[in-house]
Order: sequence, then C-alpha cells, then structure tokens
Amino acid sequence: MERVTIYDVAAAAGVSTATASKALNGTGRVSSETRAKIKQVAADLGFRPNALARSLTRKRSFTVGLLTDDTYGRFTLPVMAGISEGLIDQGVSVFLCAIENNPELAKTHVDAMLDKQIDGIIATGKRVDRSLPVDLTHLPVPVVYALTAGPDDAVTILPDDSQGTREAVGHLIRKGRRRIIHITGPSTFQVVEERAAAFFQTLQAAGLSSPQAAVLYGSWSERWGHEAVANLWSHDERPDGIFCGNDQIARGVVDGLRERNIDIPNDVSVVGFDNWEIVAEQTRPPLTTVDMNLKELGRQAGQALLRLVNGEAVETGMWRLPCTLVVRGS
Amino acid sequence: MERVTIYDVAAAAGVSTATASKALNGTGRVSSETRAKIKQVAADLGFRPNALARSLTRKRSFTVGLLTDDTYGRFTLPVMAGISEGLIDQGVSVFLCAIENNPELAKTHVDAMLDKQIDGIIATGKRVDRSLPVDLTHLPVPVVYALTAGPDDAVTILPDDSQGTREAVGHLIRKGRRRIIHITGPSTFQVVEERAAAFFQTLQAAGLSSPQAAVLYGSWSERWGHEAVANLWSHDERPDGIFCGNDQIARGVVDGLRERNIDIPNDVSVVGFDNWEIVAEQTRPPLTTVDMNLKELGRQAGQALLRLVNGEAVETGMWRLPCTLVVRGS
DNA sequence: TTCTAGTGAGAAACCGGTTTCTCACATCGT
DNA sequence: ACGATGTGAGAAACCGGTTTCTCACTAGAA
Repeated sequence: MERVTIYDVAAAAGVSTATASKALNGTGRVSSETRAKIKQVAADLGFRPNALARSLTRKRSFTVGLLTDDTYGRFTLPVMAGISEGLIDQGVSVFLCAIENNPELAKTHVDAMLDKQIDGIIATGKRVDRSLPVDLTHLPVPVVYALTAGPDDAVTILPDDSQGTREAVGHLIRKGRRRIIHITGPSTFQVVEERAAAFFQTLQAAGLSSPQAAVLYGSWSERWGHEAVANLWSHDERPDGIFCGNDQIARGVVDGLRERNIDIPNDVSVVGFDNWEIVAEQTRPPLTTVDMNLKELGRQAGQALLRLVNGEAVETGMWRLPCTLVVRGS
Repeated sequence: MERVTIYDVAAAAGVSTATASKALNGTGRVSSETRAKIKQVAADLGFRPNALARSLTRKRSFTVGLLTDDTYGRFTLPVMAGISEGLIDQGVSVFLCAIENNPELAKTHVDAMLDKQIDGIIATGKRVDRSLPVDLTHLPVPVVYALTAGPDDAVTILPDDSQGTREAVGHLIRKGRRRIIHITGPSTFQVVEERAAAFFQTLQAAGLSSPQAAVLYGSWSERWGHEAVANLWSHDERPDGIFCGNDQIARGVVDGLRERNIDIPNDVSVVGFDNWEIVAEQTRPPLTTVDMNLKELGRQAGQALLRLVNGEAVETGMWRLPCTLVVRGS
C-alpha cells in the first residue's frame, strides 16, 4: 500500500525527477516523446502527487477555509455545496469550521487554518448586518464575505433582497392583489429594513396605496405569522396579498388563514422568502416563495476568492445576486 | 507579512534548527534552560510552524475528511459540529465534501482528500441502510461510518433507535396512555422496521394489547401525519397516544388533531423523533420528541477515527448511542 | 570550419520542518 | 589517572515534490 512517488516514476522512466516533474506539469523544456513516456509510466504506476509536498514549494495549498456561525442553520450547507462545486475541478478542497458565536473557537480555527497554509477564507453567517466574532482584516490571505458583514474594501456577496422583494410583490400585483401587506421579522435586522423599503417602493410604483400599517414587524417564527393573521382578521381592513419575511412566517400565516377557512390563493395570496423546501413544500398549499440561490452565491464566492488568490483584480464592495421567485400554490 | 520559520527562531536563539525543533516539541535531549530560551524566542517572534512541512515528515496531516450525501439535510451539520468540536484541540481540521448521490463526484473528492494526505475519513449520510455511492474499503486510511451503512468489519456509529423508541413509548405509558399507535415512514427504511419492532416489544412488556394496525407506514412528511389522523378519526377505535417516526409527521399529526379540537396532551399525547428544533419548538403545543444526540455521535466518530489513525485498537461493528427524550408540551 | 543560438535533460538547491546519528564534553567509579 | 557512562547539541539526511541553473549536444549562420 506504499504510495508511488515521483522518484518511482522517474526511475521507471529512466529520467531524473526534475524531468519527470516538468513532464507531468507541462512546464519547462521536455521533448514530446519523453513527456509522453513519462506520462504513460506515471499512469501505469498509478502515480498521484503528494499535495503536501507540492504545496510546500508552490506556496499554494489548494485549500480554502469556510468559517460560519450558522451551526444548525439552513444557509451554510447550500453555500458550502456551491463553493465546493465551483472549486473542485481546480482541485480545491474546503475546510468547514463552525464557530458558533465563540471568539476563542473562531481564533483557534483561523489559526489552525493559517498553519495549514490555506489559500484564502470565505466568511459566512446568518446575518448580513453582523460580522463573525473574529477579525479577519489583517490576515496574510484574502477573505471573501458571503451573507455576513465585512469591511468596505472587501468583496461581500449577498442576495439582492430588494430585487427579490420586487419579484414577490410584483407577482402579487400581477395576480390582481390590491391590499398587500408585509409580515416580517425584527426591524433590527438590516434585511428587514431593506425589504420593507423595496416593498413600499414597489407598491408606490404600481400606484397602490401604502399605509404605514402595511408592514408588520415581529419575529422570524411561525408563531408570529399565525399571530399576525389573528390580529389582522380581528379588524375590518383585511389584506388580499401577504408577502412574508421568511417561509416560517409564511407557514404560520397560511395555517392561520386556513383555520379561518380562507381560500388560498383565491381569497388571499401568500408569498414567502427563502425557499426552504422542507417548509415551503409541506405547507398546504405549497408556498410560493423567493429563492436566494444560495448555491450560486457560494459558487461565486469561491470563484471570487480564487481570483484574489491568483492575484487577479476583483471588484470590491457588495455584490448583489438576483433572487428567483418560485411559484407554487399559494 | 513574512512567516517566521524555525530557521528564524533557531538563529535568534543561537541554536540549530534541530535543537529548536526538539525544544519546541518536547522531544529529544535539550537542557531545560535551552528549551525555555527557545520557547521564549519562538513566542516573541510569533512563530507558528508550517503544518504542511510538518505533515510531510510526520506523515500525519491532522486533517480528516467528512463525506456526506446529505446536502441540504439537517443531519450532517450537527454531526460535523460534533466531529470538529471533538478534534479541534488535537489540531485536527475537517474537510467537508457534499457528494450528493454522484459516484464520480464522490471519487473526485476522495482522491483529492487522499492526495492531501488526510489521516482518515468519516462517512456520513441520511440513511443507515444505504451506503455512499463510493467504495471506501480499500483505502490507505481508516474509515469510520456514522449514520450510514459500512462493511461489517468497520466501526459504524448509529443512534440506538430501539432505546429511543422505548423512551418515547415508555413516556406515553407513564402518562397513562393505553391505546398507543405508531405513525412512521416507509417500511423500506431499516430504522422504521427497527423502531416498529421496539414499539411492539415495549407495549407487550407493559402488558398492553398490540393490534397489527398499531403501526401505520407512510412517508416522512407532515402531509402523511395529517392524513393518518384523518383516517384514524374516521373510525371509532381512536388512540390516546401517538408515537411518530419523525418530527415532521408529528407536526402533521398535531395539526390534524388541533383541527379536530382535540386537546394535546390531555386527550392525546404525541411524541416525535429527531428533535428538529425548528419544527418541534414551533409546533403548537411544542413537541415532546426523541433527540438522537447527533453532535455527540459526531464527537464519538471523530474520537474513534483518531484512535484508528493512531493505530490503537477500536472495537468494530455497530456502536449504538443512546437517545434522549426531550419533554415539551405534547 | 568556427562561432552562436537553441534544445533537452539532469544536478542540486529549495520549501520548512523532523529525526537520526555523531561527537565533544562533563561526570563518575575505581 | 583512566576508562565507562551520560548528556546536550548540531550536522546532515529526509519527507516528496518544484525550480533554477548548468551543461552537453545539435543545428544554423558566418
């Protein structure tokens, strides 16, 4: 079970390791016959270069670190899958580190990754207006931020919440809804503000009235959606279109409406946010919702990091990636 | 931003790199004064050894691979967190590879990890009766299986589904329930069979009748739970205790019962499985459910792998880890 | 024919550590 | 006073690659 080294290949091909290395990597000057022969021998022997040794001289480990504070969350895994998918053909692997909200743990992980000579770091989280509990600004490697706050001069990749909101509200308007409200999370979240602003703007652009009361702030829970419906239906002025801040709220809203025997989507249309399939598909009826394309976001984060690692120029600042409306039954 | 090497430390301390290495690692023969001095110098200079170089000679990379087919799932992340938590103090990092159900992708990832000289692999999945789409039996590194099927002579770590079932059903019995049924997933799943068997056994041991109809097989969805309740309540013989195969089914059951104005937990008690907090806590009332302690499972998988890597003896076969009943309002 | 330029290949240094082996020197017993 | 033993430290080899630099040889130009 001994690994085949480049020495074995060189010996078997009757050349020096220098020539073998050059032949296999397509660098330096080697005649095409020699190159072909060495490649053949390497293939026959099942030679696989030791990435550690290679990294040592190349000063590139083909490894990136993914830092997240979203241990149980639903955001990290799709982002991770996207990163990994976008980088695997370049031979890049991903260290995933879940650091909860623990600064010491974060530091430990960052140090460990640095010691292992990672080429760069992608920081990701669950809130775009909070940064991870560790300072990544003066590291010897580039850092890309995804779904979490980073410094202004870094690349930060986020979903386009405004555009997603326009998609959602536009859909409601096209469905003929006129009394549209927005039930969302705590106003302390930046995305909540952003979506609320886009919400008002879209209504206004469509010439629809937008009373102050049209946005209800609460928590990110089903319970809040349920409760909001109870409040709304205790008054006379009832909406016919509801745009929710996430799928859990939407789920609570739909359940609340169904308990009142309100026909979805004929009497009231509901649109969620996140496209968390496990929630959206099991809601009765299945939720129409906004997908943030997290996998694509991860992929772009990976590509951006790789360009930075290669010293290529990358536009810094916030990148906004479009969301997609997924139309289902609500 | 140049990294400090052991040469810098040695030079600054006026010793050879051999002595510096021995002093810093506590190996070889070095006088305690010299050792102290070198350590001091290393600390002053902020020396951090290059893990790549170290791995090259030590033939230990302090890196393990985690292979999973559970891209969006809720199982992988807790397991991962447990592994990482249990290994980080030993300086071990984790490569996470989401391989979906794609054999080629799996092979690519495994090869990449092997090239990077990982010390071992943990294979994890979403079904204990399915193996990953890649053969891990003849690898040059040890493999531990968690929540997925592995060969008989390997270490496979699983939750103790039977014990979890006993906890759940025992709880119902202690609550005075006498007509207990089990609503669960497809009978093609091994865990479904296992839990059903433990279910019957527990009832029998308590001297309760166990009609064949007491186990209802369906899908892992809320919809199925909802539907099962509709079927049950269209007959006369109604249960007063329901043990569900997962929290989503339980969620459907609870919703179905609430729609029928049945008082939970006074008229009927419901127990779920998984303790998927996002579901269990938002159910009204919150779900009493079985927690599989996935984080602990991950931790143990990590420890077991590390022992194998160190060449220590580890008992092979299936390890069953106890589940914990989490009592909430249902 | 001689000088120059170009080509293919290898020796050796290097990346940054670890480890073996050797050796000078101090200590001890007799 | 002398050999046996023990101790601290360094030279050098090594891990498995990559890369620079040198060199022999060939071909073309003058």
